[in-house]
Amino acid sequence: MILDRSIYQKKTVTIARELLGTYLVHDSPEGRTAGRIVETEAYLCRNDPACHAHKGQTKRNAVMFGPPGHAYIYFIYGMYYCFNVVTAPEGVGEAVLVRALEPVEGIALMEKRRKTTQLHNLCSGPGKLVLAMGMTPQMNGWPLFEGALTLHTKDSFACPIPRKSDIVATPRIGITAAAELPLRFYLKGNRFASRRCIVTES
DNA sequence: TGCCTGATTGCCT
DNA sequence: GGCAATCAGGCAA
Repeated sequence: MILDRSIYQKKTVTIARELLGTYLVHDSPEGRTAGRIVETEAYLCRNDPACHAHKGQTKRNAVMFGPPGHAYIYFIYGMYYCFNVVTAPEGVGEAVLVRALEPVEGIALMEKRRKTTQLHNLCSGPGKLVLAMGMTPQMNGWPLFEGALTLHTKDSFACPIPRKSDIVATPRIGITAAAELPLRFYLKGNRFASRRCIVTES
């Protein structure tokens, strides 16, 4: 079942936590791939200089200022893309970065796209999961409540539904500004989270 | 295991 | 012109 649009009315940090355990599904011409979200980061409009929208709207971040529940996909480091869920009301500019997925469907297709057969390495990072899921910059701005790229409820596949006590909050990864804010969330002990996440865990 | 670096390009100041 | 919400591989220990 596709996540109801009403979830995107909640606060960005709440959405970052509630997306853990939900499923990202992409129905592509090559086939369906799906993954359970196990790691997210919140990026806020106010008091958060690490957020792309912090300095106001530009051509690059325009989608962040659009209606919530849409995909914000941006290009980084000359060769990778990152996938975000736009949050906050139109005109505000906040988002949740999806950092890692646990593969649940279309694993053979993910392996082909990622050129590796190591299950725990397919989607364990924001750049990796974009490749594994076959997402492209053309999907920037696509809705996530209808169409080929959708978010599904926590009971859509066989994985367990996380409890609140399973969620760990830590500082975000790879940023220099506001590096101390505990706005990264992941499922405790999950081996499909990104590498630096697992290091922190042990 | 873990640190360090090169790759590579568009956007913003 | 500098830098960025990254990743893979090389090297040392």
